Amino acid sequence: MQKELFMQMDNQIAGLLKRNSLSITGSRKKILQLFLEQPGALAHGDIEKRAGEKFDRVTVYRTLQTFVDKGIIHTIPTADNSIRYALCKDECSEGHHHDHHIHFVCTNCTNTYCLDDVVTPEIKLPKGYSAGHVEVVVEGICKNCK
Amino acid sequence: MQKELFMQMDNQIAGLLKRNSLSITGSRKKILQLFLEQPGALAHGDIEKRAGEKFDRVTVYRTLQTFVDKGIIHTIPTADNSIRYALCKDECSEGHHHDHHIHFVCTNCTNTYCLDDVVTPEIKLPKGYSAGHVEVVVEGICKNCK
DNA sequence: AATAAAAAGCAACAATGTTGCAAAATATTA
DNA sequence: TAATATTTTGCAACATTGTTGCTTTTTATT
Repeated sequence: MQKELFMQMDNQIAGLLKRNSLSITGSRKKILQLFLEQPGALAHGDIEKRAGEKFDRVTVYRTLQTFVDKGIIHTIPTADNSIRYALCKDECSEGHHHDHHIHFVCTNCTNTYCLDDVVTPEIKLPKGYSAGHVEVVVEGICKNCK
Repeated sequence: MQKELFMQMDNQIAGLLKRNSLSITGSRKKILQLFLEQPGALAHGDIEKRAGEKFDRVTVYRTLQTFVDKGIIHTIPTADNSIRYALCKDECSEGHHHDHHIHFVCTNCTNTYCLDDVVTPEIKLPKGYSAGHVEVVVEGICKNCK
């Protein structure tokens, strides 16, 4: 039973990789699993720490880059020089992220969450500026820490 | 005449430092001048490059940190692991930034601007989340590049 | 001008990110 | 399924970025 669940997860992950025409490798599976089994965003460092088996740092960098390129994960800007990554919803496709949700950073537990139900507001810009992507990061206390 | 203008600038800078009870030193004056004489935000690297006279890297790090602590400059999060800094308006005070404006990153010239007249919108969060600071970064084409 | 306080510079180090290349793993083809 | 082509990994070496302790220099205070 337990084993079956793992198998299922494994299939889910393999499928995701295949759909993005990526070969199925140990590190890619492990890193995707980390994203799937926890709600928040992960920084490069988190991944190295949590990935029980040790992968080369270079592999982690390259894997994250590949996932971003494929639209599997997206980056979240921070004010502390440590980019965080989070899974994209299915609407994302290669080279075209539809991450119109906002991001929430809990000042207590320091976790970063995608609030998929909260869409970024329209921003009215001064004359002469034209808007592309809008990124909103809210700091505060999350549901769990309240 | 030219010299007088420099003097004036110099006084302005010295005054700003004094008001924040910071001693007046060469590197602080030079770095402040860089911020004053250009509209956008600066990353640590920009400052090292533009500060004709060479300051020790450590001095630049410590100066920026001091300015942030005093509320003279504030940080702008980015998605490329290079924090940018911009001058605060006068309303900022030590340990208490009132930077409720949004930030604009031009994808063409890569400059970052504070749009002081555009205030951050209210964000309605899901139940359980409480909002503190809201950071909005808009990517697009700026006035000058249009 | 003498002294006290603060900042700068230096050296050494730690952490983070990048590149080229050989070995290993994965995918493809027959 | 075995042989081959392709891709990915791990390693080594390096570059960049950020940090800390300490001495010298500069600035402020008396």
